Amino acid sequence: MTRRASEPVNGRRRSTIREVAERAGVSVATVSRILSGDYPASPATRKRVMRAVEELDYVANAHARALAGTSAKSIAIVLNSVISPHYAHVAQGVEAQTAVEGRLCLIGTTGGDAERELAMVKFMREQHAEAVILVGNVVADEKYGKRMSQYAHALTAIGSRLVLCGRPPLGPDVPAVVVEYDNAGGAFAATSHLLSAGHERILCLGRRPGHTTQDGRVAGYRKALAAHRVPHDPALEVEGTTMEWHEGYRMMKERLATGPRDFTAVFALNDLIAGGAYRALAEHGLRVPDDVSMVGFDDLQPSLDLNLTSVHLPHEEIGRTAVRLALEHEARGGTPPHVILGTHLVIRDSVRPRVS
Amino acid sequence: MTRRASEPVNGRRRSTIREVAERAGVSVATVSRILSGDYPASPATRKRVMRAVEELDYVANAHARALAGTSAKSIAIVLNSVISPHYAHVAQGVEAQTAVEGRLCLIGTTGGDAERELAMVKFMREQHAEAVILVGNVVADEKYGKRMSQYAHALTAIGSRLVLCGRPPLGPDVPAVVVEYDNAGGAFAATSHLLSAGHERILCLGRRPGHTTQDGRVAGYRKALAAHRVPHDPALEVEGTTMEWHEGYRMMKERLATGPRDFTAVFALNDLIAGGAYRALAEHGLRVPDDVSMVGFDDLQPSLDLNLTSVHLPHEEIGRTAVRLALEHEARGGTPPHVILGTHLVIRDSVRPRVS
DNA sequence: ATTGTTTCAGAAAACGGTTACTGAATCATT
DNA sequence: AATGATTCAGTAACCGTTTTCTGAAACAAT
Repeated sequence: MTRRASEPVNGRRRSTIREVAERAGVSVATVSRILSGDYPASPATRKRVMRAVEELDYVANAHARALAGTSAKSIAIVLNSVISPHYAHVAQGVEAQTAVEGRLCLIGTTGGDAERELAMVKFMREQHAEAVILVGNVVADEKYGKRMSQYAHALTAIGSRLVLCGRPPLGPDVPAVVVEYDNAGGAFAATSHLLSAGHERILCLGRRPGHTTQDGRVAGYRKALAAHRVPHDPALEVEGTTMEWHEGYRMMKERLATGPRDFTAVFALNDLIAGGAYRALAEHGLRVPDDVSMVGFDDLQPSLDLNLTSVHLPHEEIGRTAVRLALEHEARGGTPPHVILGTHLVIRDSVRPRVS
Repeated sequence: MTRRASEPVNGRRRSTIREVAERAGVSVATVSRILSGDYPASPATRKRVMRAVEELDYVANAHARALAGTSAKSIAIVLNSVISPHYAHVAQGVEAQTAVEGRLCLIGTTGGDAERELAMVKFMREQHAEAVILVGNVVADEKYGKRMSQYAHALTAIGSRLVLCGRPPLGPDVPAVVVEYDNAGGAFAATSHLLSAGHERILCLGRRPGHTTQDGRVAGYRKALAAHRVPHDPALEVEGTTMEWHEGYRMMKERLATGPRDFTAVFALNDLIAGGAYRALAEHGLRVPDDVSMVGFDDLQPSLDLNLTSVHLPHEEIGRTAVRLALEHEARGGTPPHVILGTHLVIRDSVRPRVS
């Protein structure tokens, strides 16, 4: 005996609008209209329909609804991982704004794998997402540019859009909305803060050439040095593979193991790195801020824990903005917007004037 | 002039299977079968179809697909907020396992609002989610139980299921899968660790009667005291409103302001609270672990930052398990499973033997 | 050469809604 | 009383797939 695949193993079948109509003694169309909102039905009919809906515990089939016509659409967000606090905050912003706009939020993670990213974008396209928001740091090489351009065109072709969140713009002919942080500006402020306190040998932790986020922050670091006429020593820029706690720990550990302590301050490219470096310093008997000054970037949990002066990024704001712009752009059309969100330094207690 | 609502403002229309069929010179059915996988089409036909798909950049309409027949279904996760690191890790686990099982992951947040939770469950029901995973701490009062029971039955009726993640079970007649942590066990271990180090006056930070998570942890704390025959002083249990950093800070701050320091160790009901308390202690010149010993709960970022001994929770594991059990249960039927995941203490450097 | 199997592909009926069009009452207007 | 306007509700076409049923070639076996 064969059973239709759609039938549940146990329990009743999902009730349809037809059954509601039958029970209420009206036509399917009437039920649909009454449930869709403002339809001038007679109170008696409306009541009968509502009762039938209650009794059958009816909920509309979103797929059928989407297929038939106007449907509450959805916004998709695709990110590397949701456990990174930074991404989590962005995701929160996206989710919140999505709810405000009356949409559903689909989420997918890629683990940084381009293959999975492609699959995700296709998946979201199948789901008719109104917009696909790609968030996060990335290697902006040629292949990347081509891939994004392809996404952008494919999505635009079907009336959806691509939103790049925390990624650099692609080019004038690629129809993608872009929302990013002023990484360089934040790094400039952070570094300037240390320079103003008299520090000149500032260790920069976590650079990773080719990665847009890190590149922007390092650029700000260098610009601040230049602005203060402090010589730039490339040896003070330490390279890291990821922006995680353990990398911060490793970088500082190695630095302290292999050479003299030739720096008086640390600029960590994010708070996680700062946290790891902090621990490594502590293990060498060096305290922040008494022995070493430190500034982080992100203003997330580690800043709170360590009382770290850090560059505040409007994480949730960027997520909300991404959704807002995507929807506005959808309505208005025209050239896709590109906004850069500002940052500001949050002063805590991890920087001391340099004793000379 | 009227325009169909489904047409995009700019750009072409999404191409349909019909167009692909036409371009390939075959029937719609053939295209569908070729794209669905293993259909014994002649190589020539297959190639023609694939080329048409490429040229039109065709992707199937997931809604139509879902409506028509077997479709890749989805798993929904509903949580308070995604910025809480704990929830984020659980969400990550859910997302990962969902991907492994070839499903889509829908995510929604409620902000702890029962109203929004209800709306979310309805929404997910409309979307035909295979399972709805509710995660997080909760007040387990009567109203709550009734609400959950209603969800469980509504979902079961349509062949879906309710999964409670980190929440207590409801009762034998409520068809819900339950996955939770051994909160009491973890708290017992944490408190025992402090007791073994000679601490007897252990401040317990963050209790909140009625909230299941906190209740479980406090129960473990008390049980450990009893097991070590240390008198239980209710005055050492400090009540908090949330489990966040600022609450931890506030609680410790008030404690230090209003009375003598009559404790030598702190058991924080989670790491965030530990972090806040840590800062408050520091502001009073008290260091961890030299002056005060401390143990946290969750083993998340603050533990890393502060080198805190903490109870490790298998955050991602619980998410993955939730998905796995939901799907298994769907296939097998029977009484819904209930599993309790174990915890273990991660020793770092925040506890010192008490000097007497 | 005829028949019985395969192999491949088309026609058409679902799936569960929405909505344009239509029509029957009811009501207001002359 | 006849007509026009307005309300409310039904009919049926359509959304884009999947899938069952069916049929025409092509091939193998007698």
